Amino acid sequence: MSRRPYHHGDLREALVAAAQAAVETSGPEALSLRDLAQSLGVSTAAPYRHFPDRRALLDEVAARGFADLDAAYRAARAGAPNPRAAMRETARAYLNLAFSRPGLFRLMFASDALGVDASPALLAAAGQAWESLYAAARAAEPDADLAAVKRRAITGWSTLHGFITLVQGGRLKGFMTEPLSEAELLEAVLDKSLGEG
Amino acid sequence: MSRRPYHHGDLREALVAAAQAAVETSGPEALSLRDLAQSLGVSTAAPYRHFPDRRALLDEVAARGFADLDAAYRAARAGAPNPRAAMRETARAYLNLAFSRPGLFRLMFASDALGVDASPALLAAAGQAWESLYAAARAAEPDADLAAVKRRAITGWSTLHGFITLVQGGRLKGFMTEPLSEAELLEAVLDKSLGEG
DNA sequence: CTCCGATATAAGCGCCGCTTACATTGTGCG
DNA sequence: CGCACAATGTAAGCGGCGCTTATATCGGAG
Repeated sequence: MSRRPYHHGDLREALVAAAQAAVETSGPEALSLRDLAQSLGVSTAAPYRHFPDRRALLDEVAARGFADLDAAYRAARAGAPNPRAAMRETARAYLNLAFSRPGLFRLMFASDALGVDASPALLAAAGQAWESLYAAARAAEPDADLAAVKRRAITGWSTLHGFITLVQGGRLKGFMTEPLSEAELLEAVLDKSLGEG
Repeated sequence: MSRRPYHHGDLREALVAAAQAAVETSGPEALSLRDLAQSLGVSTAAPYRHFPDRRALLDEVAARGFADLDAAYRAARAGAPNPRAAMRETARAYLNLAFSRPGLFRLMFASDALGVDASPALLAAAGQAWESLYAAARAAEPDADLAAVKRRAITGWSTLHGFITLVQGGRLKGFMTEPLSEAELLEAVLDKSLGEG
């Protein structure tokens, strides 16, 4: 049951890689299976041998994005001197994904068709990333009530995520004026995400 | 230069109304100008006499959404006993729009093509809603530094917005378990949005 | 009443996701 | 070894989309 070269070589993997690149440069909205197929030199029907539909291919790309995010979380924790610093680095890892690969980030968190009915693999990958985040939060406050920690983790994540979303949607254009720069605000958001309450 | 019935009888207004309804029931992604035209009994080319493209019609719907939001903000402030309560009611108005008209909310804040290049009318409407929010925040803390107030307004908005986005994207499904209910979390998010820091 | 500009239409272009019917090819089994 | 078969690929086509062009209709200004 080898998965080696048939006609193309490993079209499935090539599709995912090309889709990943396209998502990161032009966003998930712009991805066209016909384009993709043509750019890989196969017929427009070929992708359907490997993915039931467009959404399934995007789900695979998103799942790999969550795996990357999870890896970044773990690296952040591993490289930090203490649990508190680990939380801050974890937040920075999230910001980094959002701003360095905005198309992928949008796919992962704002997929047009609301990912509620997403594939099990995608849900598992997203769940794994959350577990890493939650574990870091628990380590930072080992003596606190678990519900309180979870509450703080979710509200903190919300703050970070909301800021990113508003900035990337252009909804803060013109409001971050004069005394406030985007960089300064970002630090304030980080503080609030990890902050006191 | 009256704008009364020609062939159809104010197709422009009918288009906006139908688009509004479609956006609220099925989300902005699902809106099709051809569908819309057919459901209004006109040819598929007719809408293009009133809007240069699909995006322009959606922009108009979004702008009206921002006008609604602004009105809700003002009503919240007017009905509150003190500036502090006004802020909380303002936040509830935002939540209310998000959860009672999620399709419209998605159009306003997650429009597929990132609304950076949006029409002036849309930007003006969005700016007006922000100004109302900012004014309420200033009234709640009349003696504070303006930059600090703005910082708090933006981070608070971010918290609220992020939570909504994560919930509506299904990204918190399964994480709000056991000791935490969605309603309870919502209160925590509200607290943090308005909160101490 | 006539003419003009605003409004609507019919037809069509190129693109899309996806399906069906058929061709090719590598692999495992008698 | 050879053959059937499943996995992989193709060509062609369906219906739908946004949008454009050329043409028809209609209401109001002169």
